[in-house]
Amino acid sequence: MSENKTGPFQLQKFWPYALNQAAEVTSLGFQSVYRKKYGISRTEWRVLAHLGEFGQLTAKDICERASLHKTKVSRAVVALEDKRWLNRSTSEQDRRAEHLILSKKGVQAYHDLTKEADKLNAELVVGLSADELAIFRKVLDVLSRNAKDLV
Amino acid sequence: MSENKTGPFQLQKFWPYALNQAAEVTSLGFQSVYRKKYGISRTEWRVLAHLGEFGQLTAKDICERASLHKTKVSRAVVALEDKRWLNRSTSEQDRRAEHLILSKKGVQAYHDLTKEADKLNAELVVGLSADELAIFRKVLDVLSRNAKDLV
DNA sequence: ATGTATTAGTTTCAAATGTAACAATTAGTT
DNA sequence: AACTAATTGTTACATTTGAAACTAATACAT
Repeated sequence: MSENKTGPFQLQKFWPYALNQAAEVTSLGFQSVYRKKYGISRTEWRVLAHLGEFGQLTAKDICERASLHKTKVSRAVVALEDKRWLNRSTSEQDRRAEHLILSKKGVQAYHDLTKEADKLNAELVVGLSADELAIFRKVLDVLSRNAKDLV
Repeated sequence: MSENKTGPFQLQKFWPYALNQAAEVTSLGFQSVYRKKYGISRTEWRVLAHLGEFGQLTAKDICERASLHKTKVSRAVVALEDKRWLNRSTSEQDRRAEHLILSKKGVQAYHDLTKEADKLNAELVVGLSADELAIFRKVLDVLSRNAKDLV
């Protein structure tokens, strides 16, 4: 009896909160890297990372893949263009859309930052086994999937 | 040979990004609950949750426990006070500090929202075993700890 | 073909946020 | 005791953000 008692609510055991806290603290270190080295924002880093990884994309592609608001992407693209890190060209098939592609300078920054990211990533997982990380990844995906299904 | 190749950078395997994405999507559902039911912000919910769980706290306590900026907390406290959800009283020991404590209405909202939070939390973990969740929790803590040590 | 509805991306405006300056109080130094 | 430094919380200002309005182009309907 009394098996299904939930007990008092604990914020630390509320996954959205726990994930936000972990996301915040793990992001701080890398944030200071791209801010200090290149003076870019988190959104600009994410746009850079998507273009670096996937090549030519439209702003809409980036919005969908990164779950970023279109005004955020729009402004980040302007900022990266001002830095001469990317080039735009209106699509022939659909003249509303613009193809975005990194310039040589953009690719250089991408390579430099991803090198830092890999280093940080390695430091974060110190003390964790491959098995633990595999399960972690799986749980992360299931939580995300369940959350999406709820909406 | 070629054992330690990192391979090309993948944003999805960069933990800070993966955690941010998961945190964002898992927070959406609950966000719409406290917004629609009570018209409060995420920071107000967090302040409410801390006071509900730990009882009397100062603004500074909340800043530290929740890793929230002091201006955010200051404004959230004003908002919750306007709603008559909490009472302030200047500390006798240190007249700069204020003791914050939930009112009856505040406690009611806290109970209602934590009930919703428990429900959501249960829906998020559908399909996951207790073992998997235990490992997930451990990895989350190690990642956070490693991140803090890096700063 | 013409009119209506959608869509890609930008801009405007109001709200939210963080930095820095601030007032009030306490702690520490001499 | 008097002076300086540090701390709690608020406020002012500049930046960032997102919702909604907007432009230009495409898709769809009749």
